[in-house]
Amino acid sequence: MASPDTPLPPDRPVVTRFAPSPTGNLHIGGARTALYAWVVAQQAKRRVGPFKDHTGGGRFILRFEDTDRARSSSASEKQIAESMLWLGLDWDEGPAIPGVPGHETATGDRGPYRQSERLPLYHEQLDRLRAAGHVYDDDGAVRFRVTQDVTFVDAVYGTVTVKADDIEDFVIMKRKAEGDDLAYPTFHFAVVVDDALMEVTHVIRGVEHLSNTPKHAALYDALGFERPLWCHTPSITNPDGSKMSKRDKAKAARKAAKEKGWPAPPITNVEGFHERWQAFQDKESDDAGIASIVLGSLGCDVPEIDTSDFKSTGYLPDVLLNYLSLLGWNPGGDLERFDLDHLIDVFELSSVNKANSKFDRDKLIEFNRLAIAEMSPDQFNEAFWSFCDPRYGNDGLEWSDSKKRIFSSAYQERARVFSDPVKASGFLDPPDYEAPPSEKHYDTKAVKKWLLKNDAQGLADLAKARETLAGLDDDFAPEAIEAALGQCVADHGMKNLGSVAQPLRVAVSGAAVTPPIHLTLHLIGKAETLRRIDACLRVFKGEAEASS
RNA sequence: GCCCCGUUCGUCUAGUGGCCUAGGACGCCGCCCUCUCACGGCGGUAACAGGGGUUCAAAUCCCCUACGGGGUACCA
Repeated sequence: MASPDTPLPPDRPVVTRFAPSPTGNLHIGGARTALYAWVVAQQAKRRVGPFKDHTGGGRFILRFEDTDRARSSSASEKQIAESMLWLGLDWDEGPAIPGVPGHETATGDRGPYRQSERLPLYHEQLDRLRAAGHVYDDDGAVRFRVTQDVTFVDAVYGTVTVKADDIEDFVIMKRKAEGDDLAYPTFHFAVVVDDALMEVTHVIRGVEHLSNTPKHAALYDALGFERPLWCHTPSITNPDGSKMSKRDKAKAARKAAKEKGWPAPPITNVEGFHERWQAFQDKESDDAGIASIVLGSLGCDVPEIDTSDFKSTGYLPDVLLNYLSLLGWNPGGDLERFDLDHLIDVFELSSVNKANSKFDRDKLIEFNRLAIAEMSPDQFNEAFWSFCDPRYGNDGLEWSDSKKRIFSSAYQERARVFSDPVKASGFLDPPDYEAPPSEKHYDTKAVKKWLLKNDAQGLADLAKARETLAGLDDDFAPEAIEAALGQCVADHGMKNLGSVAQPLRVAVSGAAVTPPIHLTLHLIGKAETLRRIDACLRVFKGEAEASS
């Protein structure tokens, strides 16, 4: 599989790692990097892929780069871990993460797996560099002296050479802060020491690190460690080429709120909401949490940026991974939709593209739609309702299993993501009986076309359909509704099923779009259906007379 | 500014000197099907950033320009 010019990793058991800094959720770009690193480890385990004859092993490490003490948090560590597990990217070695099942205690003996817990190791290596004359003190910090041009090989970008003059003497140890026993390393020093000591063979990370890699290579050499195979992956951007960042949520929320004239804030029990909302309005913060609440209350979509955003929109993790794997890479043939097993069989780092790619949500959505369509009715029913469960709180939704089943069968082929049916089925919610129905509850165009046109033919047909439905059993079985309506159409010499289905849709949902009419009516229930038809007849009766 | 990296349909990409009148996927457009929406079926639109070389032959190799991304932090 490997092309002849595929650079080889060090000749020892394959070890890859994902090393995020715990300063937020798992960004979708990070998820792809994690995927590639995970896949390479799986390839070694199964002895498939480009390095299969080279080395065995196959360990995937999760490590937290928390040398930025101010911005790192354990809450973020937990979110990242949970997102990775949701995607199915489990790790062989990693730190103890309280509250994350299966990882409450540390696993692996290359730890600790948090940089903040590895300080003595960095100092040990620093002493070696100092003894060899590679570093010097500068204003309390320690700098590494760059003396030679650096050439290194990248699995994706090939051979890169940088002149010594173009690399400054960079800081490897920060000035010791008040209250710390030991000074902290900078990222450059920490990654090198960690990767070397953890015997990492493939350093897979985003291109933003490519320009820093000469520094790392120089450090490896000075420390006398064998260099790993570097694999830098291109960035994933918004369709306009901008970075996908949490700020996109704030932007979307401000835009939506502005268009609606900054409506009163939604009622929530979120802690400190009012202060945060105020700061958000004043553009003093880009609080992603507030942005999501605002967008939700305005009925707008939250731009998905973090892995958890894709989860809450209702994407399937395997589809997300499949799509992500295709951003900057593809297996060569015409096959685009495949599972993780196939990815592991055919993935090749050296055929990853060098150019950034734009995130095409339409294609992801289509892949997800297809995957949903291919599920068995049972699978979809199960998956859809477990997606919904958390949203109904402890009480759950008071629907019978059979009603849930009919709902999911009505929406499976209409769902692109799990949140689609939730949004599309709002009309099922009980109406506000305190406020009498009026014209504003109905879509004007639909009313005109399906009820009032041709001397209110629709209203007349609706009245006939009502009679038919009133004669059915209380359980309002879909099959019975379908048969009765078909009979009604035949008996009255109507054009086709649409003659009653469309007026019924408008009457029970206010608009002209719902799942097949027999399923729709069943879900609403007999009593409620008749009640809505009567209300509709009442509201538009006057207009019908006026126009005739 | 300096350094590194990149540039094929709107988007993701195939392509490693002749198989390219450039293939696939998503989107978009049209027609058919149809109780609405969606699905499905059929058809269509659309790209090698620009300019110089090298070669019998270039999307593929070299140079320049333009544009884009990244680095240049005691952030990662």
